[in-house]
Amino acid sequence: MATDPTPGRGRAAEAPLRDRLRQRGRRVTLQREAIMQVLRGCAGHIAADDVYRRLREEFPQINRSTVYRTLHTLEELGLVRHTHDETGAPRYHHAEDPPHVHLVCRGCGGLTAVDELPVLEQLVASLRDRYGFAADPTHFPIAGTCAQCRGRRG
Amino acid sequence: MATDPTPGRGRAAEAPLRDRLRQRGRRVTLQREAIMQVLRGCAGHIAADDVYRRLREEFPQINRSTVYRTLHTLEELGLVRHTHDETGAPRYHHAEDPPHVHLVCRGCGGLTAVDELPVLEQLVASLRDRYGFAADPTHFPIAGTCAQCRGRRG
DNA sequence: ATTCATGCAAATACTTTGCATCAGC
DNA sequence: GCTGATGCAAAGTATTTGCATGAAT
Repeated sequence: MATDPTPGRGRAAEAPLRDRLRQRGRRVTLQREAIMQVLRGCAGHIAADDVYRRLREEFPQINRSTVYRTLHTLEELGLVRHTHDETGAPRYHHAEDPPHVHLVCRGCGGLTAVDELPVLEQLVASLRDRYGFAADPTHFPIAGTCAQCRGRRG
Repeated sequence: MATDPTPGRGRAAEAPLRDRLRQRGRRVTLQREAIMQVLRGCAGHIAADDVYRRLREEFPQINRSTVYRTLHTLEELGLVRHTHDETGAPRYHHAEDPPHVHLVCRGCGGLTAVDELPVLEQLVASLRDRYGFAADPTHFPIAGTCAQCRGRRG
């Protein structure tokens, strides 16, 4: 497939994939590169199956199971991570995307990305102190009700 | 099915179900009562399918889709709630179970229930102030790494 | 009697797996 | 050439839906 440079994230970003794969004795394949490219090219989070569907457009012979397997592999190598959407379904993203938590409204389904929240640091610190637990609050969204939906009924 | 009184939560707990159903013009059925009984009888959280499997033992003719449908109905009526487990899969519980957050370790899968955490209140307050967002931090677990697993490899 | 709830069966969505072939090293 | 990765097909898991029958009101 064509190695189309992604605007916004340079071509240099491709080296870590190859390096990391080789480091661990895994092979560099077109499919793996293409999958990373999709994740690099999409700002937010994406479902495994959507990675497949997106890829299929310019790479019709790619197989769904390859995409699922590869996402696992890339996650294992620390190049990809996943969080969960409001239904709890997995959503993949590039490991280097800046961390942020999602506020998801149960009323309207609206999503707010929050990238700075001092109290969250305190929460993490508190969990470390009390339970020795190193929390990653970005892995799951925070459910609740947004201002608008609250206004409507309570 | 036999209305077996559940030790630990009295028979009085059954009235709200019937009342609430009637309030909303929904019908009181054995299945609905049995499903509530399962949720009342299980301390923690339970998967929809496990509610079905548990129920089937003493109520063999009950149907899986009835259980799924009924859980949705009961949730709509505010008698049941669901959270998510570490894989993001839904887990049901009685609405009156005392609220708590789960810390779930990615290393060992271990689960810690935390029912008092002042910083969490602050987080909720902060989200309300800044975003007008009424957070329910009990709906999703907090992912991370527990003390033991951190000890093992950083 | 009316109409909602149930049981049944089939369908859906998402994801995983076994196996033969293919390709990176 | 060796071994891991891929494509394919099939299976698996969790959940939902359409429809006729049955039960609650």
